[in-house]
Amino acid sequence: MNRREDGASTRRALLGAARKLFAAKGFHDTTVSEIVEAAGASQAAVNYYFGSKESLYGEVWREAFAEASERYPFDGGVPASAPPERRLYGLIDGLLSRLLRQREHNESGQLLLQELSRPVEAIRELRRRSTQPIRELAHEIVADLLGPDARDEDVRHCVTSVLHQCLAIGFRGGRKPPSLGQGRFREPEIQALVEHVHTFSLGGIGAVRERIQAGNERGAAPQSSTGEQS
Amino acid sequence: MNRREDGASTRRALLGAARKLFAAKGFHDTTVSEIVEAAGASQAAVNYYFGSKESLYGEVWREAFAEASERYPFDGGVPASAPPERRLYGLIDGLLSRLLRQREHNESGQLLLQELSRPVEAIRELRRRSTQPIRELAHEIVADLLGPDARDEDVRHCVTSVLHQCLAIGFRGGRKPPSLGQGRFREPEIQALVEHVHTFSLGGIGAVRERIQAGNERGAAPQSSTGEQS
DNA sequence: GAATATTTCGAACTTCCGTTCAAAATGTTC
DNA sequence: GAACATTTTGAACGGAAGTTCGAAATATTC
Repeated sequence: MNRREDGASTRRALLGAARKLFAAKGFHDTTVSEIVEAAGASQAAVNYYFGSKESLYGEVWREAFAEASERYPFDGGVPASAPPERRLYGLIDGLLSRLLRQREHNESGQLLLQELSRPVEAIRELRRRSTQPIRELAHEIVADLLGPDARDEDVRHCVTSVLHQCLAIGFRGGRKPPSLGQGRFREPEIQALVEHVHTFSLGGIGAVRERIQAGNERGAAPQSSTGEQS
Repeated sequence: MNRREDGASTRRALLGAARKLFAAKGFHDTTVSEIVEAAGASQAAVNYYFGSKESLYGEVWREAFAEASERYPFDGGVPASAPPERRLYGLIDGLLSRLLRQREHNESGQLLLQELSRPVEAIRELRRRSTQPIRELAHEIVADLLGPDARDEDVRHCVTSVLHQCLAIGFRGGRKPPSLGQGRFREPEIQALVEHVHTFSLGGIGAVRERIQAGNERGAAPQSSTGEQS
């Protein structure tokens, strides 16, 4: 019972099915059989159109990331001329939106989390190129907030602190096989989370900046201090 | 060439080899063949002594976690009577030490990170019981720092922010196949990281507390504010 | 030291998965 | 509509991994 749908229509079906499955279960836990079944194609279809499962995965990533970057730009729509506090808000909002908002089909967030927990060697470069801009933007904003006296190490630490708060929340919210019941976050919850991460991060960065300035005034760097500057 | 070493000595060899391999490569990427080869036993040894690869994994986890909990207690050695700022330092120090310090053989940190990125269903309960105390302690300390007006949601958000800063750093530091070259963190670096997370978290929690109090004074909860209270 | 229990071994078994391949079905061109 | 190109299929291949099993080797007990 060969149907010969049209031309590249099976290709699209494969891409769509793979996208959903890869996002929900990750590259390794998704089998070619599942993909072709969901796409209504035969076992050999993936290799015919994409050469290998890995190439298909790369194609899926590229497509999903490109679409999501239009809908949820990294800067959250905040112009570079805005004050750094607002830009930080935009960054967090953009990232959390991408990770948490799943209306229509935005799989790039799930794919990102999957890659984070189990990177697929074959798309290393692709992943690097896709995620680099986020880190760079974060670096820029944080450096701005920390002031000129901050060492690069301080900036990097703060960037990690900010970004991984978002990623951690993404992990809690999903990345598991769908229909888990307790499911995703609702809209007001997402709002609250963005507010939280923003407040927390701003406070954290502020504290680091104060510590830097305090250290500078004392001249030498203090050894180890468990004391606080509340 | 059967050797019949002694009695339970092969069992110990298997446990030791499995521990190193599971910690370095995770449950799924470690094969039974690798384990028995490293332990100098035959293919059937794992099933003979532990019934299955999964049971062995559970045994490894139990052992590693118990040992590490003595060396790196969750409270970092800080008594419950200490001020919350110090207790927070102890929590962060204890967790980061467990994750980053790999002298002697402390594999529980690596195992924890592995579980975080790819949980093994078979030890769900065990994992839950092992990690619960950390979360509870963090909850206690953060609630103390936030003051009596904080909602449970605020506390949980802050706990996530604190703990995942530590876990994120752990991820950066390792969990990959060994001999990656750029390797682990050195001692002074670890010190700096503990300081950073402590400062950042204290600042973040402080900011959240201020927001809560500001909200209370205004009576009603504000809708969405991108403004800052620097 | 014979009888019994425990440990060890190697090979085979089972299952799963990605890929390959020749043939069949379906378009396309002239 | 014949020749050619493209798409689709089903079955098989090849490899990997966890487990099983009977037999062999080694202790233990009396």
